[in-house]
Amino acid sequence: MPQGTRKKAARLRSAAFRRVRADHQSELAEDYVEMIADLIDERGEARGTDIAMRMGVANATVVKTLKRLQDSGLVTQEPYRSVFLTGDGWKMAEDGRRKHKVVESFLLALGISEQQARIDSEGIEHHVSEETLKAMARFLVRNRT
Amino acid sequence: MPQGTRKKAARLRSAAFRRVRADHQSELAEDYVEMIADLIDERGEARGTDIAMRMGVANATVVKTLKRLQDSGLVTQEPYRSVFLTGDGWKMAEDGRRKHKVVESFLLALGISEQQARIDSEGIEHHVSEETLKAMARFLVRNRT
DNA sequence: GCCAAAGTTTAGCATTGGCTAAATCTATTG
DNA sequence: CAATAGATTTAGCCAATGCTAAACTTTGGC
Repeated sequence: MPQGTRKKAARLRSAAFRRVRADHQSELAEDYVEMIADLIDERGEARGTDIAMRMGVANATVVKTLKRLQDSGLVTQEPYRSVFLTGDGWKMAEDGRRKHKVVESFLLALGISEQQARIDSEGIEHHVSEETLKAMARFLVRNRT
Repeated sequence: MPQGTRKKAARLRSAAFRRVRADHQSELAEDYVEMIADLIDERGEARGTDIAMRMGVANATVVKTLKRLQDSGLVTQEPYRSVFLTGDGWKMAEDGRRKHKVVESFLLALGISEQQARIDSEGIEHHVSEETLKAMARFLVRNRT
């Protein structure tokens, strides 16, 4: 092995892990805004309790997380009122929905059961690059009925 | 909508998020043992510095994480010595490698570039169920050259 | 309009997974 | 065999994400 090749390999490899860690940071935010968008569309408002219920976490956890999302400029809220998305929040929600739809449809097209496709796509959607998304979309077009 | 349907829907949905959170907990452990296995195979031993390098984290972080992995019974270590895997550790490493290989090959078969396939598979491998893995393997067999 | 139920917030705690800086140990080399 | 370079550990910090229990606010029924 020529000099320096090992270190370069390590650097390339570590980039993947760095990326995964970065993804995890935005992951929760994306899940929240996507869910808030869904709730607003379905029921006209997003309440803490409903978010807690759907996320499967305690109420207090939602409060804390929403505070962070507010600091990040993704949501707005008044005390004891339901939550709203900012422009950025909506943008992120739309993006998440788009990815989610592609990944889930792709898994279904691959023959995965509905239930498992829902579960897996929830985990996968945050780790697919645009390149992979495009490839999935291409696959869907080619295999459309 | 009939009574109780909403709550049931919420319960089903939250299951996906619970699963993702559970995956995240084991994710780091899997990455570490997989990498330790690689280092042992490649160089005969797994040293803290090399792990830190490849993971892209600080040395002290590796020490702390290895302590947790030891508590979980995945690795063994003596002070100032390199790390070894327990039986459980090897099992987890093998399982990770298997998943990793399938996902990465699958992405490549889908037409993703090598670099992106490496990055994406690192994130995705921890979120694919056995069902999805099987479907990916099936796809690979069908599309083998 | 009051009271109870439902929803929200606060307080306080634990764990995970990062970091830097300083201390300590090991191994190499002169 | 002593000095030094390299590796490891310790100490102490921080942020994120979870929890429960208790306090407070809003709302809906009577």
